[in-house]
Order: sequence, then C-alpha cells, then structure tokens
Amino acid sequence: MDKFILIDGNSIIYRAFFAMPPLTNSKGLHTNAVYGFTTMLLRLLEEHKPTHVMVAFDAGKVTFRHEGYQEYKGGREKTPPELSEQFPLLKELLQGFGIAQFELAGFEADDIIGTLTKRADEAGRQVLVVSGDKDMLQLASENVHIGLTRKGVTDIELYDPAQIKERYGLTPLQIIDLKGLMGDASDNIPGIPGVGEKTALKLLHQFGSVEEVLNGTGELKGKMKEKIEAHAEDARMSKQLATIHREVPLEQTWEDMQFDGLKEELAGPALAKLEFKSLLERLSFRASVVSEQEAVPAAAVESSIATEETISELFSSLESIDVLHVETHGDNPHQAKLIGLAVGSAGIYTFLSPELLQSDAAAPVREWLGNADQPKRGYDLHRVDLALHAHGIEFAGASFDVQLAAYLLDPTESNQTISGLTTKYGLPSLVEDDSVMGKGAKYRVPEADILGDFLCRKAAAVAAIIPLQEQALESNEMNALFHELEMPLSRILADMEKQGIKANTADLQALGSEFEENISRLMAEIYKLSGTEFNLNSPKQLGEILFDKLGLPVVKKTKTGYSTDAEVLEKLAPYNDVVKHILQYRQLAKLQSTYVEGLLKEISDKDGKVHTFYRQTIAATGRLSSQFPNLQNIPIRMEEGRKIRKVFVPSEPGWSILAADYSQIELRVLAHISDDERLKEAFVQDMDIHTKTASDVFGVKPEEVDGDMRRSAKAVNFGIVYGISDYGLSQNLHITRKEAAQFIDQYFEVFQGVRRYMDDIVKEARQDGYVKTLLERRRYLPEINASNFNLRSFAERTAMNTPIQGTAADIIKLAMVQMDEALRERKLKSRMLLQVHDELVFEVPADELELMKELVPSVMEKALELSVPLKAEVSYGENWYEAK
DNA sequence: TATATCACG
DNA sequence: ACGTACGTGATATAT
Repeated sequence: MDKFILIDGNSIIYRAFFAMPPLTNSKGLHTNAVYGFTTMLLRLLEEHKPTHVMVAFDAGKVTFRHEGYQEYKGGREKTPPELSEQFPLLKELLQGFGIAQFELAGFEADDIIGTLTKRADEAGRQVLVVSGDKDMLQLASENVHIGLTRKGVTDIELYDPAQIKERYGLTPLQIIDLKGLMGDASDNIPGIPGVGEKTALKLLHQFGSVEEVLNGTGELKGKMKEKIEAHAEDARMSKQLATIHREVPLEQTWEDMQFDGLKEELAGPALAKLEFKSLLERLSFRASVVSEQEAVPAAAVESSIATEETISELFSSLESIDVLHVETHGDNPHQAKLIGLAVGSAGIYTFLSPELLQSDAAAPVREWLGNADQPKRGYDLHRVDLALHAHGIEFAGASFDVQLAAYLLDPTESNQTISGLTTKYGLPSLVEDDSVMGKGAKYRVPEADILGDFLCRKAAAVAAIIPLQEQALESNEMNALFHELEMPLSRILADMEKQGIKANTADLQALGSEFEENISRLMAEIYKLSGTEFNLNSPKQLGEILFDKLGLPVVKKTKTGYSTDAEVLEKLAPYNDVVKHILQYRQLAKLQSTYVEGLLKEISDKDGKVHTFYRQTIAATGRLSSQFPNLQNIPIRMEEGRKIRKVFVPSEPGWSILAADYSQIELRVLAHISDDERLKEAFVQDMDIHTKTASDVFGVKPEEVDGDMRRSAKAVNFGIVYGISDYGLSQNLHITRKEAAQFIDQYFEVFQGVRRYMDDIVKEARQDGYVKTLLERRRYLPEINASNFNLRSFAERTAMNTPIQGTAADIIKLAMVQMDEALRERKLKSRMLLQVHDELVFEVPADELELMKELVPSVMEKALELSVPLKAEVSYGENWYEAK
C-alpha cells in the first residue's frame, strides 16, 4: 500500500526557525531552520516509511487571497533574512534527498496540499499531511490524516476526524468556521473581535457554522449579540480566507512524488555541505565527510618555506611526495605567471618561490616535476602543465586532478575551486583566494610567509579532498571515465596546445584589408540610405534608426528595447534596401573584429602559432571548450568567413593539414541508445539520413524526396537531438506550431524507438535526478521536477539532449586518446592539433600522408563499438580551408 | 559587469 | 496556458 506524506514546507521551516537556537555554518550562513526541518523529516521517514513524499512551498508574492482582501497577511513581520537565506539551502537539500518539491505561482503551499488531499480522497489514497498550521485540520478525512507540530518541530501530533471531534467537538470542515469566528492574528484574518477559541467553539457547538451563527443572533443576547451583528461581514470574509483552495491547476501527479529512500551519494554531500555532521552520523553515512576531515585538519598542516639550503632535505624525500599545488595568475595559462609551488604529503608541505624553483639548487625538483613515473596529484594540472611549460619547466605524471574529478562528479557545479570543494565535502574551510591576494586590479602576491602557508594549506586541502572524490567516483562507476579517459586526455590536450597551429599573419592581414574596404563601402552606403551617421555597432542606435526614424515594423523586442538580430533584419529586408547592407556589414564586422583582429592578437611572436586552451571542465555535456582564442568557432558556413581557414597552415614546409570528421555522430549515437530499428537500419545501410528521414516521414520513395522535404527532415533531426518541441521546430522552419507538431508526430510514428527513448529518458531523469552517457558521464537535472513549466521543460529537453551530445563527446575523446597512442606506437611525426567537437585536425608530413588518410578515420570509427557503424570522413590540403 | 549579437558543432 | 530549440566563446556597446 502506497503511503504519501505531504509537507507544508513554509509552515514547517517557519516553525523550525523559531523553535531552533541559532546555528551557522563555517561560511556564516544560518542553518538552524533547515536543521530543524531535516530532523523532523528524518523522523517522519523513519516512523512512517512513506513511498511518496512531497514538500510544498508558497510561490509568488501575491496569491488569489489578496485579490479579495489586500490586507491578507498584512501586518505580518517581514521574513527575517536569517530565514530567507535558508530557503535555497532547504530546497537544495531536498533535491539531494530525492524528495519532490511542488510550488505554483499565485498559490500557497496549503492550497497545493488541499488539492492533493482532495484527489487522494477521490482515489482512496492514504495521505499524511504535515504542517504547523491548525487550519490544515479542515483537510482531514478517513484517508487524510493531519500531523501538527507540537512545541518544537520533531514532535508531531496526529489527527484524524475522530480525534478532531474528540479535541474540538467539530468536524474537519467546521475548523474553517472556527477560524472565521476567532480569526488568525498571524495571517491578519480579523474574525469577530472579542471572540476567541472558547467562545467560537461554544457558538459552533450551538449553531454549527458561521452562517447559522449569523442567522441565529436572535437567540443570543447582550454584548455578544452586538459584536457578532456588527462584524457579520468580517466573519464571512474570514471564513472565506480561511478556506483552503482545493482546485489548483497542479500538473504533477502522484508518481512525481515517488521516494526511493535516501541515497548516500546524493544525500551525503548535501548534508555535508550544510555541515550537519550529527545527521551524517545518525544516518551512518560513510564518514565520507566526517572522519576524513578529522584525519587531516587544516590546523595540523605543517608548512615551511624552502630555501637553497633546505632544498636538499626536500629532494631527499621527493620520491614519496605526490601532492602539489601550483599557484598561477592570469586566465590564459600559456601566459600565466607562476606565483608559487607547494609540495608535500601527509600533512607536511613545503613552499617554493618561483625564483627558487628556477634556481640551480632546485634542479632535482624540476626533474621530479618532469618525471612521468612520479605520480602527482593536484588541482587543475592541465593549467599547471601549460604554465610551467611557458616558464621552461616540464610537467608530467599527473595521476589525479581534483578539478577534473569535481567536474565529472557534477559538471554543472560553478564553484570548482579548492575552497568550494572543501565546503562541499564538509572539510575545514580554506580562506578565499581573493582575501589573500585580492582580485582584478587589486591582485597582490603576499609576502612569502603568508603565501607559503596559504599554498601549503591548499595542497593539504587537495590531499583531503581526493579520498572523498575517489569514493564518489567509485560509487558513480566513473573510475574508467576518470582514469582511462579524462586524465589521459588532459595530458594530450596540453600537448596539442603547446604544439599550437601555425597561422599566416601576412595572409590574415591581407584578408583584413579586403574586409576593411568592403566595410567602409557598406558604412558609407548605410549612412547615405538612412540619412544619418551613427554607431552601426550599437544595436540601440541602429534600432532607433530603423524603427523610429525609418518607421520599419517592429518584429521582436529584447528586454532592453528593439531587437535587431539577423533574423529580424531578414524579415525587414523587403521594406528597405538599407537592411541588406546592414546584414552584410554585420557579417564583415564580425569577421574583422573577431577573426582578423582577434586572431592577429593571438598569434605568438615567438613561433607564429596560435595556442588555444581547451577547457575540460566547463561544458555540462562533456564537450571541450576552447579559449584564447576559440578555435572551435572559426567560420565555415559562409564563403567569406570560410576564407579565414586559409591562414591556418602546417608548421613545417611540405606538410599538409589533415582533417577528419564524424558523419552524423549524434544521430548515430541516438540510433544506438534508442535502439530504434529504423534509424539503425538507415545507418547500417549508410543512407543519407535526412533524405531517409524525409522519405519515411512523408511516406515517399527516397528518390522522390525534394529539397524542401529534405530540409524539413533535417530540421526535425536537429530538433530530435536537441529535445524537440513544436515551438522550436516551427521557429526554425518558419511554419506554424501546428504544422511543426504534425511533423513531430509523423516522425515519432515512424521512429517509435526514438519516441520510447525520449519518454524513458525523461522518466529516468525524474527518478534519479540525473542522466548519463554511455561512458557513465553524469549530468544532474535539479529542475526536472520543478513546478515552473519553463524550468521543467528546459530540464526535460536537456535530459533528452545530454546523453546524445555527451556520448558523442565521450566517443571523440576516446578517439583522441587512441589516436595519441597510435601516433606514439608507430613513432609518427604527424601531430594532432585541434578538436572541434566532431572533427580532429592534424598536421602531417608528406611521407605519412597516405598512412594518416587511413589511420585517422580508422581509429575514429573504432573508438567505441556501437550497434551502428561510426563513419569518419577525411580530407587534407595545404591549409585548413582546403581540408574540407 | 551585463546585454545583444553572432561564430561554431 | 505556459513560451524554447542543445552546447560553447568573443566582441561590441551600454550601464
């Protein structure tokens, strides 16, 4: 028998706040109300063993109650900030507990619960409602029992209709009348002045309801009669206000509240983050977080500052050292400054200044850093590798990167800093970088004693974090992903970045002059046609010219004013010739500023190359991203922009640029994970997937598919990968939503396996709170159960897209690791230079060209075996443009 | 520092 | 009824 618990979140957290003594965590956040709430919740879970749990929250400042009575809840003290700051903490904790949270704009928590209990009555479900508000008694029935907090929060008194009768002599519905007569100071509901609980009960026992009391005043006498007659209207309104609304348009169902028990890997960190150590212990959750911290308290970090004299002591023990922290400054690791180095193990760390590190005396330390056989654990070792390299020091042997592990454990966590991680794992907190060094223009490297101590503490924190992450990786089955894919890849990326790709400065400048001419010409023409000179780069000024001065129709608005993006301009083009010129100007201005001027700045004086930096811990799906400059968005779609690719050339004479890209990797991945027979068949036969889709969806032979049909099918395929919606597709194809919906329906009719996948993956996300790729990469989707339609829909599309995009990312990463091995094994001179999501770019000497033309696609295609073949297409030429 | 725009997969 | 396609980074203004 299912057992449901519905909790009035707002009521309980208020109760808890006032019932608990103040409590703050190490960051100074108040946590007492969350603590009280949690103890109550754990008790409920233990005592009632519910199968379904839900916590309802008030949403929106104005509820329907305010419409009739503006003073509703007026006079109530504003929620103290010490409590407000705890709402997000509570919600995050509940997320970690896997407990559903419902809220609905314009309604209060008790209305949501009222609606659900009505449904429960209709369906005969056993429900326990928990609140601190006596009003809830009006919901009681045979099926619905009410638990009210007594004194604190953990002590809960249960009521069913019989117990209400016994206590008050009233039926549940009469509880509303009770409040109508006596009012409620906390909600600013007036009732009848002078009528308290005693009088109200007496009146109700005599008359039965507010209405009958008001009708029967003849039977009363004296002061009482006067007061009731004078405040009849107040009583009626009060009753109305006290009535819980039981028909809110709630979308969620009972299944959305399913509770599968606390999962240590989710609930543990959530509790640890709040520093609820006693609760962790009570749940006997692995000291994941508690005992480790006692093993390495920050206070016990022994730090010293190495000098030329003491360094010999250090290198006598270097072999046993496996933790280091290298502090750098500057976003671009190729140009980062070295601030200092801390190395050590087991709580004893030594600081080396950059000067010392470069001294003759430190030669053994540098040898140690470059020795691949000496394992090293630390934070952001990819950046460390590049920064050291830029200062002539080689780095090898990275065995555990804390930042990379943190990314795999939660790729959307925005605070991946060491300090953020100590907080997350309930370790002794670390001072923030900013407060030691300052930030931005205020950045200052502190004196050696302070800096040394700080960096040693960071190293110690890294050492303390690692065992916790190892445990988490283990329980998430991510060991292979971490040790065999991401860690090796990190070194490969560093190699690619150090290698860089040659860019021809003169050609780029020539291209710039060509663009410049056209830009000037277009500017002059635009100023002439519009009759004004203005800053064309300012969307604001452009908007004023187009819409105010020239009176063109407004198609779309941004939150700050008129929208002037390309989509809008396309629509305006027929009205005025100036618009076409603006579109062309925009295109060239983009090429000029980002790709000519921007790229020129990034070409190194030293080697004439561009050294990008791949970020391995940013994209939520597992993709890489590229910075300084971004080499993953070099133009290709438009010929003008594509010319930029001509400047990327081999770094040695006679070599070629060779590029290989996966064909339709995302749809192939989809075919595999959805196991859709039709989609798989298409790839087994190596058909043109968009034509095939069109022929299936429109029910015509492949040779009868025309350009429009193929274009539509292509858009549908894209939509499918992105997590389709009729609206999105309609925008893309410039058709109505209805037509788009029809396309989608027809698509799913044909590709039923895909439909099943889309349904299942969303269910899975709801259940687990995350989705996974083939290689067990995870992405948490905390908003999958949100009551806000937009948030929830977004999470649903993400649930559909992430396994596809993420598995494709897994595959090309595998290919990169295997390709690196293949090049080494064969002792080839060819070098892997770039990755562009589904494409790998190499530079290849002439005598290896024939081999590489076979080897690269072969490795890519075999990177991971799926139920459909993977296909990689290779091309080469004198530059990146020709390798198409 | 935020917003709008646009380059890529 | 709700209002968006998924994932990034760089550039220019405007604040």
